[in-house]
Amino acid sequence: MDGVVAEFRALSEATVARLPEYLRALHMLAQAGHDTVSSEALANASGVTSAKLRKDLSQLGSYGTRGVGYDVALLVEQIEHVLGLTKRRNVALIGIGNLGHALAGYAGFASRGFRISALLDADPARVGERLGELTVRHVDDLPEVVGTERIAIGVIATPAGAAQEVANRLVAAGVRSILNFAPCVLTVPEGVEVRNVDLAIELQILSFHEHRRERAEPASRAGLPPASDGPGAPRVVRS
Amino acid sequence: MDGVVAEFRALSEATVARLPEYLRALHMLAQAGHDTVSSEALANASGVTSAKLRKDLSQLGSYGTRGVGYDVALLVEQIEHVLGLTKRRNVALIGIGNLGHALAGYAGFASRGFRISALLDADPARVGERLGELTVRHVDDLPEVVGTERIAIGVIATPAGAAQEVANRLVAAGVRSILNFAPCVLTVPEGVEVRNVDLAIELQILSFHEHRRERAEPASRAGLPPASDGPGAPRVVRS
DNA sequence: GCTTGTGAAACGTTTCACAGCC
DNA sequence: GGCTGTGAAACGTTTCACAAGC
Repeated sequence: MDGVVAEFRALSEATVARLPEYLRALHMLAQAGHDTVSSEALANASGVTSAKLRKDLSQLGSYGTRGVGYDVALLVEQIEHVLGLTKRRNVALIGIGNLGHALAGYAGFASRGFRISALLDADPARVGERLGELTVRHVDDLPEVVGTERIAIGVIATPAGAAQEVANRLVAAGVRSILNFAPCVLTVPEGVEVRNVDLAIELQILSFHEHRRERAEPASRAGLPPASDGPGAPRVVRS
Repeated sequence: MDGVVAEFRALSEATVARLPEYLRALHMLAQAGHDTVSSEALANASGVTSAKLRKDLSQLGSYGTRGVGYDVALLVEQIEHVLGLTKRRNVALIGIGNLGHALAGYAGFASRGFRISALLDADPARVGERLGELTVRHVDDLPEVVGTERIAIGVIATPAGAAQEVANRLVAAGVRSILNFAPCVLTVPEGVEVRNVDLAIELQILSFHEHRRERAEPASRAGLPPASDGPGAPRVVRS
């Protein structure tokens, strides 16, 4: 499908985690009509340093042009290839509560080659509910659904108490990629990839920094308007 | 309030990110009736190695007892203190769409000393809507709301196009901690902490690993039941 | 005997600085 | 002249291994 097949040398985990951000920035640049972009410009748009960006892209074996920059369209193609986004990945969402509803309806979810192909829940009262084009099925149907829908990724949005059991069932059905929103640690066999998103943890990390600042500046709180001096250097931290 | 005030030496960012997980595990252990816990046991419950756990806790200046382990209640107290969870932090949620509704109703959000104290949206049609005990206000009221509700943390759940403007307003109103769910890079002044949660990025990272495995095992897909050999070593990856 | 706390080694990531190339 | 690609240095994190202490 694409001429230049990037060697599958080992990409560092840190690099992989940043590729999606580069991709997002590149899509925006493409839409804005840019054909090429310098490492400096792309780095700014992605919230990283240019050196880091160049190191990352060099790992892809990707070739920019010295004196010019990177070809936007080519780079998009390469990153999508490395991330395996050329193939559609089917997603099953388990736990159709508050958060599950939001995830099911989240447009950005579907945008990058992913498709929520199944909704499941353990509560018989929710089974049969229609959400968009999908009907909620019982979690007992998971093995069948994984097969017929060719599910590659399971998203767990159940309460913490149910998450491990759901993970076990996903793994038993052959799913090897899990995105876990339940606030708990999942134990899975070797070879299964789990990523956790925990909202409460993010808040607690922010709380630490708030607390830290309170210590630094003892009691100078009244109505100070801006945090500090103007819009200085960008400060971006990734979860 | 607490006798042993931990010195505020520099905690590494990696350690800070894990403290909330230890806290969660400790709360579960406490509820299960444990008074003390070994680094080995707590590490298992938190999905890390015991050496890492001990290094982390030693940074707190926290004292376990050799030959015995850590006092659960004491450790909870220390971690909560370091994370600044002894004080209630008020949260403003901006963007009451699909995801915003889910976040507003998410119980786990409120569980650890956080309280969603304000809901805001730019759409006049949504202003005035009641959600639980709160009424959605217009985002123009942000400066006032931040003052009266003593908002410490802003959660952005708007579309990407609106996020930077909302961030600017939050910062101008004095908020210095932002949790961003919009799929974009925010630029903020020095001293403002931003954490990003992007669902699409998480899926893309999982996609990479799927793709990687496809390469490793060319075409052996039919109906293989378990991923590999039984429930081996736990494999947990944090976002 | 068992478990913590911690130097030292190993590893991974980021930054620097500049050679190489357009 | 300008920008990429990359060794080398700096930095941060994890793992190892064991001395110290209950």
